Amino acid sequence: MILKKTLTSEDWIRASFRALTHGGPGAIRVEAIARDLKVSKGSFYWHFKDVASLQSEMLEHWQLAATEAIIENVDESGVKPEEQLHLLIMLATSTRNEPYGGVLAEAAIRDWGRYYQLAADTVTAVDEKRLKYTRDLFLSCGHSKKRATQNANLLYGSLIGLEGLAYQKLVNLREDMLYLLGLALQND
Amino acid sequence: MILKKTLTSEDWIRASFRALTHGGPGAIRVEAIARDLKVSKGSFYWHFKDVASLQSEMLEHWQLAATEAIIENVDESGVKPEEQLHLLIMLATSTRNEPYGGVLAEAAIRDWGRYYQLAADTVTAVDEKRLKYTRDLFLSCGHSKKRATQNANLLYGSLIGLEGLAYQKLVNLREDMLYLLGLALQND
DNA sequence: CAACAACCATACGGTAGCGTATGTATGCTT
DNA sequence: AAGCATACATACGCTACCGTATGGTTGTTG
Repeated sequence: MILKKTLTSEDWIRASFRALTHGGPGAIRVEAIARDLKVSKGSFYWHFKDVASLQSEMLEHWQLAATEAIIENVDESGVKPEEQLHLLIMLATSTRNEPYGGVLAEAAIRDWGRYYQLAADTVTAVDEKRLKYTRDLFLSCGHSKKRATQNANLLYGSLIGLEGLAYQKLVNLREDMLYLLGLALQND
Repeated sequence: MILKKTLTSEDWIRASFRALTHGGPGAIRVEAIARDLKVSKGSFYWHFKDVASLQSEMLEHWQLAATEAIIENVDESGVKPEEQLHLLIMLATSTRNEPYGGVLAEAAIRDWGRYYQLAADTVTAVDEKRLKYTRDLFLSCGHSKKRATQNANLLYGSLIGLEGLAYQKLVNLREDMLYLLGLALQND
């Protein structure tokens, strides 16, 4: 299927994610994306009611992909929790080709949440799920509730912050994350 | 001076930072900010050549304020490096009233850097300076070059990431940062 | 093959912003 | 008091976007 005759709403959503990651939330504009897709905006208003509905569909799709992605792989690895944490970091620090733009889209959506409530709610839901999952892994390592929470917060918070610094070539993401895991797993 | 007759370019810059933190980079619009300042855009084009020059002046002002701010206080504390790191965290995690909007403006500018090269360069310059400063503190604690670098990266990266999570009320910023400092300062 | 639905193009009115041009008021200077 | 610079107001043309209305094209189905 080299030549697709008609577009799907999925095509529009993917193109919108490209726009988002390249130009920020302000780049989600119907006519600009239509030019990118080489169609007219008549197509857009066939598949969507308006821009707001496109945005909400984007967030819905991302929320699903963002929570399913890594957690499944780790769950079914069948190794002990310390190894699962290691695997989690290896997966999270790999430059993967995710459906909606990977780590770049994630950062863009996180930014988006600062000025758009629906994006903020979506990001918070995703963060809560990931934090809880990570915390449970530390609990499985025998850590106390308090320490498991702190370790999970640290691991996830560091990942977010270091991803940005790594994008600027200021740090080595995986190296620093693995170093942190070593610190967190020390039983002093 | 309750009633100021005329505005300065500084007034415009401060108002532009308010717009940036509230509505993102896309909210830096002459006519909107003019309404906020209760003047016409004739005033703007008197003080600035165009929007691009306003943006570059904003970044210039922020870069200065962002590097001077905390480092000075820590340098002149006259305590040992471990205490300086502790002080650094206490200052960085205090909800301070900084000139151009504090931690909110910082996040907004960091986002801005993803879609605007000049902002990206500014953020990188600031990050490099802060990372180097923190690394030197760990070196003063007797850490090796490699470990000092990793600790500094971790501390700063975590700060950035956790600030966002703390804004969503998902973590306790200061508690988690101090916990990390404890881990980093352990001599295993 | 006629009718209908899916999909898209085109054309329109309306809004919001940028930058410029020019007018105007208020001080300061001599 | 006249003149001049400062600091802003107003009005204009231009562009880009949103959403709608309407028409055209293609494929599918009875």
